Amino acid sequence: MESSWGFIEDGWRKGPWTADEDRLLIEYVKLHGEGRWNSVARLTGLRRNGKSCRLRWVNYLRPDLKRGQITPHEERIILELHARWGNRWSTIARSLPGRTDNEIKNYWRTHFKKKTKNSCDNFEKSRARLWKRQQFQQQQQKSTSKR
DNA sequence: AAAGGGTGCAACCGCGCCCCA
DNA sequence: CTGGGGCGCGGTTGCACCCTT
Repeated sequence: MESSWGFIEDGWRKGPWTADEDRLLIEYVKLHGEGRWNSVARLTGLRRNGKSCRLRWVNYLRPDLKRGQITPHEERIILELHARWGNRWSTIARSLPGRTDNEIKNYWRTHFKKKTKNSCDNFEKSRARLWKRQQFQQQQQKSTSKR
């Protein structure tokens, strides 16, 4: 019945994670490794679905996360890579050890999104069109080379 | 001091891809 | 070959915490 933030819906908990939930998830990964997220609930009793578990681990609990302020150096990389690839956050994240796609996405949106509203907006749109064309051509190449 | 507005981040959702029975 | 589960990605939301008025 109750579907409000932080409580149970369809048997799954949602909303912010508690310290106890974090402990259960960390314990699970220690024992079974990353992945197989849908078995977390079955094996630990944690009332979270697989998606929620994966997200929590990848974006928050992973021990190799850097945390804290984005450095000027990292910021430069983000700007460069975003100029090249657009919103391909996971691709950008691979060049920034210890940072997640979610973190980078949040950072860029809060710090640079508004600056593209005006003069850069048109540039942004044309870059997007170019990207789509490239994607299309790559798809063509893939499908022709497979046959 | 209290209300209103803005901001940042954690977490959600839908979509689409891949893999396997 | 195909239907469904598992997962990754990108966009979006909602809440807590500012800062202003």
